[in-house]
Amino acid sequence: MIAQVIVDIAAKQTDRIFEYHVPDELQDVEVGSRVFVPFGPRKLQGFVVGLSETSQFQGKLKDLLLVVDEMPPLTPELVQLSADLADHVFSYRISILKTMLPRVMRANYRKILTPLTEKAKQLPLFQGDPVDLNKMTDVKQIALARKLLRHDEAKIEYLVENRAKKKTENEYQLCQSKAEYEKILASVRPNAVNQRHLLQDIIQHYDAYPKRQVELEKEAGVNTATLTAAVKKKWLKKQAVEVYRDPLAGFDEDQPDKKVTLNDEQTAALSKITTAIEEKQDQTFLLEGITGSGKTEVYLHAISKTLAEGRNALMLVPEISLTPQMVRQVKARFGGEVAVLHSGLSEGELYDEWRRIRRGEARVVVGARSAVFAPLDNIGLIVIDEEHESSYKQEDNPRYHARDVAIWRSHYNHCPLVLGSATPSLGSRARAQKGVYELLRLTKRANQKKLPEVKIIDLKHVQFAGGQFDLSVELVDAIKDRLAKKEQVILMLNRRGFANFMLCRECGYVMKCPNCDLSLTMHKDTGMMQCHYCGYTEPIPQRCPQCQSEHIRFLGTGTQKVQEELEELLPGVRILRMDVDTTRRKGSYKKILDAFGNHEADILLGTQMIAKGLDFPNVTLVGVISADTSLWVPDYNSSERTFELLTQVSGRAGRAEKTGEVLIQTYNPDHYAIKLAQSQDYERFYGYEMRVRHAGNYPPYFYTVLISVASKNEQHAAQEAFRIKRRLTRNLHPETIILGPTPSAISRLKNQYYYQILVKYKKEMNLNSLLHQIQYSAQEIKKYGLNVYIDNEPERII
DNA sequence: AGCACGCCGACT
DNA sequence: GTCGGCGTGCTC
Repeated sequence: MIAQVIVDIAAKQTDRIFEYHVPDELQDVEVGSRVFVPFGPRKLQGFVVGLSETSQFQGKLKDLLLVVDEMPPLTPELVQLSADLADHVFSYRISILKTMLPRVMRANYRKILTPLTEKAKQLPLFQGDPVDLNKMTDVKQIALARKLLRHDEAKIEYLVENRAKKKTENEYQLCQSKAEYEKILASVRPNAVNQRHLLQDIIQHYDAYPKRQVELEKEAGVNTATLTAAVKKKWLKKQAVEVYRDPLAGFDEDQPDKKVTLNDEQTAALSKITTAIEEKQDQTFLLEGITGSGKTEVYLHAISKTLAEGRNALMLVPEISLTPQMVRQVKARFGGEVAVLHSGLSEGELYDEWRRIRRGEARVVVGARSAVFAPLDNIGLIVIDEEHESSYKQEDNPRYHARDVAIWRSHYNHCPLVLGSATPSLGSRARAQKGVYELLRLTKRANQKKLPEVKIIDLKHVQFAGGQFDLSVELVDAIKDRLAKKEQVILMLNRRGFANFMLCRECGYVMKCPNCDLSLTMHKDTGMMQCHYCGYTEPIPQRCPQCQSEHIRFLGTGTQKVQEELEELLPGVRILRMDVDTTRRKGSYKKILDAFGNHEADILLGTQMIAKGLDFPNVTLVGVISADTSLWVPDYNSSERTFELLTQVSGRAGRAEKTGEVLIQTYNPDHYAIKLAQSQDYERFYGYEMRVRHAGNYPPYFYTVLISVASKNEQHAAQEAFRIKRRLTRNLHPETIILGPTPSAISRLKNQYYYQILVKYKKEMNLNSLLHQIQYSAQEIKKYGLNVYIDNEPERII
């Protein structure tokens, strides 16, 4: 038998099948198996994507070295998906395969240098032991290693290592009859307390064995030493058993599932979805429901139906909504059949949840973007909640969109896909208009609550509170009012740090990042100026670095500064700040939200991460400090982003009995995105924005591909971009629009200059193969420090 | 990707 | 000679 293997090298030349002979002892290899193979002088990890009987390479074939896992990590579905997706997103197949699996399943490679001669062994380099050449950094040592190799005084050994480790616990088995243990107990000396305890436990709970070490420690009160001794005396037999790391162990308090009856709109939507589940139709539904219309309840009912049909369900949510609140809700309904996949899990926990799914022990999978690759079999329903979220698109390679993958899997599994949102992406809404998706609308709030009242504050004609120009008197008064009523407030400012940039009033100098074309943000708490792209920091200057003047100012307001202003204006106010800076540590996110939920603070002040999914009944006021930050981002979809964000954050107000109020501060009160967010009228926004997109020849009227060229040398990047542009122009349809090359909005990032070309097209037969050719050429110019990135349907073009 | 191989100029 | 640097081609 011959195995067709994709090897673990992400390069165009190796992005194809390599064949290996399957030796007799590895006949259990399957399509989807993870294997170790020899490759040139090296050993690599690879994935089996096919099996055959013959090969053109017969005679030259090497043997597989090892089949790593007892169960192939990839299902045939995922193997096939990897090929289609690699083609679609212009990525290597191995890159796709690797993103499908938990990180721990990526191999470790080692290159071990072993001394052969006595003379070599004495060298200080070795200190008696072989060394890992990959870990060697010293130039002289590397030179020495090369010399030894040339003279056959040392040899290199290549190793592949599997990092995925199963967690085991010790289990103790009995190996004698009850009567014999009684005999033993009688013979043990009376002061051997621990041994007696153990034997008493064995006799009393004879049938409860085998027992885990933790159980024995708790129930019999014995320690490791006693157990080891017992094993030695052949009273017990020890063995390691596999256990799953349980990420939900922290909160498995029994939450009763609230039974909810659906209203007529929900029932109508659900019945369409259930029909598709029953009839195994690969139909995509767009569930457009205003905030509070009970979309989640529709999902949960549909999932129940899927399970009742004997099939499994996959549900994607944005990373940020994977709060314990939400996970608990799903767990309450479906219990132990739920597996959760998200970035908050440790590598080990993720691996265990993933294996539960692969083995068919979980039937409902809830997770963020990458969970769309869950190795779930027999899928009967896929749900994508908040489908407009840009986090469903991966921003680095492979640049896939979870929605596209979900559509692929829905076709493969013959099952419906439900896209849900209060503010669907324009593309999805347009597809529903054309009948590609089926539109299901929920227009009533399930809890009969009124939508919060939204008010716009025009910052051009307003009095500011305090000495700064950030907080209007109206907003501050509204906050005071809530504080007096012991209610809570959420404030959003989409900019972290203290001040946006440092400006010298003498010479006009602005402090910039040495690696990026960006001003440095002042962080008062750490005393540093920081680049928000590359992380570069330096101390806050006292004088202008250029002219030494002391007249320097820090302008542009971030969350830290607003916090300080509020504390000055409202003495004694308790503020929790939530942004990347305060949530970096694991668990801090949950901690802040729990504290706010327990009313340990009056105001939750944060960046856009507070806009989504939070549900605090005591919050009656939401304030947007500046709606303009996202509006003037020079991107074609900035209006859509702003509308979404304002609508989402408005939904945080008045979620329970109390009515909510939303105050939006802006310098652009007449902009349609802001006005329509005020009336929370998605349908009108959709109509208006579609006309804007039509006029500008933008999606969803056109398909788009973004090609970026990056180099340390600006000239080189520009020249290569123009070369690619010529190639595109020569080969594409005259109606296709090719924009650029232009330097990207932030022209330099991490010392790389970026030039980009945007291709907008309606129909283009040659584009796919042309882009693959461009990608191929990109491999050749890589050695000159040029990188070319291709992004199919980019979410951001700046 | 990263390794061997081969060719070339430089140098103890 | 011998060493290191770099371009080229190959990996089942």
